[in-house]
Amino acid sequence: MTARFQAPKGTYDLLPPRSALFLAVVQALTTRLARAGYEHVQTPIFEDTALFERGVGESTDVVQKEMYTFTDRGGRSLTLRPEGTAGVMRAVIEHHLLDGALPVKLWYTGPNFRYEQPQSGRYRQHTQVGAEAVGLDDPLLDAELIAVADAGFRDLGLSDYVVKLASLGCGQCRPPYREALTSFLAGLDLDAATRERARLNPLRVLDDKRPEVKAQVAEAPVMLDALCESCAEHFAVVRRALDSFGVHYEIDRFLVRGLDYYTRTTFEFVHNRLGAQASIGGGGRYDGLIAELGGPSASGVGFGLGVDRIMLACEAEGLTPYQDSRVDVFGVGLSAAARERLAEIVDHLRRREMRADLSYGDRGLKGAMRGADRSGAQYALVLGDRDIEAGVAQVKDLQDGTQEQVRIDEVVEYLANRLGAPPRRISGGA
RNA sequence: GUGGGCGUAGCUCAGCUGGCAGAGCACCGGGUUGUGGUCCCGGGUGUCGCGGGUUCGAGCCCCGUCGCUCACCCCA
Repeated sequence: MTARFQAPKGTYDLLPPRSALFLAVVQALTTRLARAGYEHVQTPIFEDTALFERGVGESTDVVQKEMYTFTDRGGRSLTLRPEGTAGVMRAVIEHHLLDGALPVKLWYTGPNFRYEQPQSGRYRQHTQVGAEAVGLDDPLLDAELIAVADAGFRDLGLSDYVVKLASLGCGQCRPPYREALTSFLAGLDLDAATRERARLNPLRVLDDKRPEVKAQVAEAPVMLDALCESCAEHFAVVRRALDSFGVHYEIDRFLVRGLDYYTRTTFEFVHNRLGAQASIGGGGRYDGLIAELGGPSASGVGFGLGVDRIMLACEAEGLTPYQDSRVDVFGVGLSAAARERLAEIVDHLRRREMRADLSYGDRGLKGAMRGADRSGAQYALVLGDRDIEAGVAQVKDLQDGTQEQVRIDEVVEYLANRLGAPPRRISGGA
């Protein structure tokens, strides 16, 4: 029984009942986004390789060594998207959305692909729920996105996480700061790989987790102390807004994001029980990205929330909103003829918006009843040849074991009344 | 890409110094030919990840390989 094939390295199959958690996570987050006026957008799962090289940044690890790039039969270099923002920005530019009402507020969800060494919470294919608010640099949008993600997490029942916040400055104040940081780093005792990183993006050295690096970097100059007046004001508004929303956050002087395009506000949601890959979401503002991709000079702010890690976070906090029952009514037929009749009744029940299933195949009464039990149904609908002859069905309440005889031509209405059609909704809630 | 740990039934795992592959749960059947869960009885469902090697004999030892896992790097 050894499987000849297995899921590719770094990927996994999402099976029931856990798959219900996936849907619950996506639904919780996207519901909050829709409520805040964000509309759904879908872009291709692969794009021109050059889009990601320009959009994500040549110096990033993602572009340098993690992209799934291939040449199609037409000789085009394409890449499975490693993140969501670049593709959405491409679509925004291509369809001139910035010529309309601003800001453009969009959300999206789907898989991203990165060729990484798998680890807890890190996969080669992972799903994100993302959102972008484009066309304005209003700091209230930054705060809105953080608040929306936070609210979505709370809706899921999550609480053991922190919101980290920082500002990376802009084209005015970042270059001089970067100079200062570079000269500071030059005076440290760092290994070759880290020196190279410092050359590509000195900010990222601040994020190093190794104690020997952390200690040396503790006294490094901090961007937040070097913000220009307009960036400082922008950041102050974000903070005031979050305060007024009641969103708790902590300022992280060394918060750095891995993608090159971030400016000004950056934020990250870090869960406390996830091990090394603890970031369940992150994002920030990008001022140069749209122009970099050939669009107008416009600002945007967005986030990516990691569905896989959010699921792990839910499980770490004991939140498993698995559906407890698949259906409300389960048909148990004692003969082939009875099963045919039941299939018809079940079809009617479904048309009346009841959740119904039946025992397929010749399993015998005991097996069929066991199927009814496992389905979690409230009622079993038992039908045998004797019943058909008498024009009745047996409706058994699987909770208390009581059973009633109901005329077949009245059984749909009977169950609709008992269940209160349309019946309870599939909430997926805990 | 680098380093540590681990691959035995559907799942969680035991298996001594190399000597007939096991347990619990799950699953299937029966006890009950028209009634589930609890209970009782019965059933092992297996390429011991894969490929070589050593040996009379390998789940166990050696080499390789694939995968999982944890950490670095990086990130959701």
